[in-house]
Amino acid sequence: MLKYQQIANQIEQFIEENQLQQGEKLPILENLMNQYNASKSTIVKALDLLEKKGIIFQVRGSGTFVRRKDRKGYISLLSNQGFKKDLDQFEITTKVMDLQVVKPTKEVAENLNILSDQDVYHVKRIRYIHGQTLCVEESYYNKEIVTYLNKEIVTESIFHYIQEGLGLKVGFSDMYMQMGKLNDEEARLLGLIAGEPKMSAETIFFLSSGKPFDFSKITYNYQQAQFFIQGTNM
Amino acid sequence: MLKYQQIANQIEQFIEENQLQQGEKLPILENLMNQYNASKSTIVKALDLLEKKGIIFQVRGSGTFVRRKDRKGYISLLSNQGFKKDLDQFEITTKVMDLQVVKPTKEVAENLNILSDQDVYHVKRIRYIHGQTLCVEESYYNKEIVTYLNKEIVTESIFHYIQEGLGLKVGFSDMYMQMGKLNDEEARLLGLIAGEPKMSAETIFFLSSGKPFDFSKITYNYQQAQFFIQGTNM
DNA sequence: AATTATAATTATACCGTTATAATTTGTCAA
DNA sequence: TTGACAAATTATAACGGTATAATTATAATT
Repeated sequence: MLKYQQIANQIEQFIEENQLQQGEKLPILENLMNQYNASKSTIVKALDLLEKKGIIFQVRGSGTFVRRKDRKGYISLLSNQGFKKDLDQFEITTKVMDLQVVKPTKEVAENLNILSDQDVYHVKRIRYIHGQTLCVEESYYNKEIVTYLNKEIVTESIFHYIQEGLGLKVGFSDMYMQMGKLNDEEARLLGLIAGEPKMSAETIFFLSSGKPFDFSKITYNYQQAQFFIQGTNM
Repeated sequence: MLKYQQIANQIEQFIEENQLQQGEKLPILENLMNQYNASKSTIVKALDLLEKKGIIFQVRGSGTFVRRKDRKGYISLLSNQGFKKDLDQFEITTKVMDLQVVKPTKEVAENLNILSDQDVYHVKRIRYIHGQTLCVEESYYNKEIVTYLNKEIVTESIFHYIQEGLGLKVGFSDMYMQMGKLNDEEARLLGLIAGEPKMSAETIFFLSSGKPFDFSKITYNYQQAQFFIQGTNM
């Protein structure tokens, strides 16, 4: 791992271990340079990373302070690791409804930027939290990129497999959210009643090369899903 | 304005003017250095800023490419400028329901990190898009920081006033979203029916010094509100 | 034509320096 | 005690350099 990432992790760990609270001050740059035996710019990079993650904030002329004050149980929408990470303290289970290779619809082909005769994996899953339905997820993977999937992989973390198993690098994602009312099918799968609220999200995931490889539609159980978004001024 | 910000703006403008599409390549670093007469690190900083904004992405060994492929009409949740910016092509109007100085409830005091005997401005507004209700917003401002508000300011952009009028610097925000069903009061204000879906968000806005100055609760009209979230790998 | 090895391109990591701007602290006067 | 001013502290801006790693292009080999 890179030096500045390591340092960022160590600083994050330091905050955890010492239970530093919102607003508490971290050592100044010069001290961090000595502490971690790195140049100024490397420390600055580590701190910038932590700031991007929403863990600290920096004030010119004053210092670097702890930001994080998470409410637990919220799904963070900033990084795109799936919610395994946010909800890791909870019991998340998965039921696979469908897994097969198909030809994409026009919508899927457009979002994955492929031709309609190219193969895609279609994966439909229901996710549970503490046995309650959390969401229904319908995903399409470009088979040229995600060359192989099986039920076992799909029951566990697909993203973990994509990164570790296939050695692909996930780069960024575009997510579009909207609200509406559940239809019969959705209500049945979520164990809710048609006409009740739904939150649905379409997300396109890109490799770090910029190629889209996953187009997903998720319908959330409005009783379970809570989101957390950290904003910054730019 | 800072040099790297200026360059970032110029590059963004360049993308707009030349209608560069998703995936198109920008000039390489060295060329940008010459073009904008800046050092490598300054260009890198400008590009990092644009990457943070979701306008470009960079691929090591390959180049810098255009990312943005916005669907129009979505409210971006990444930066915290309010939605004036995202929906500026639309006609947004505001109706002020209440504006007064009050003592905070326990919840408000906690979120603004103040004592319960300190004053806060209470602002309640309904926002319309094309004459349709977009959301009901109930905000509390720490009066020690936001020392003065009047109906005119509150009808226009409060954030613009805070930054330009009061010279305060907005730093970051924490937003917590969840879904539910509208109660009678909310339904009445939004022109909807009780029991219909709602999306509600609590947001705490901080100055760049880290002090919270605004605690807002927004209830969105599920028919109008659509959100856009750009994720990155960290 | 396909594969493999090599070279060129290109962004990123990491180092270090000087200057600058925001904030905080200290000092002195009223 | 308050206010104004000066000094110290601290992060940030901007410069520039070398080394490295990922990608792409080219050449060599089969």
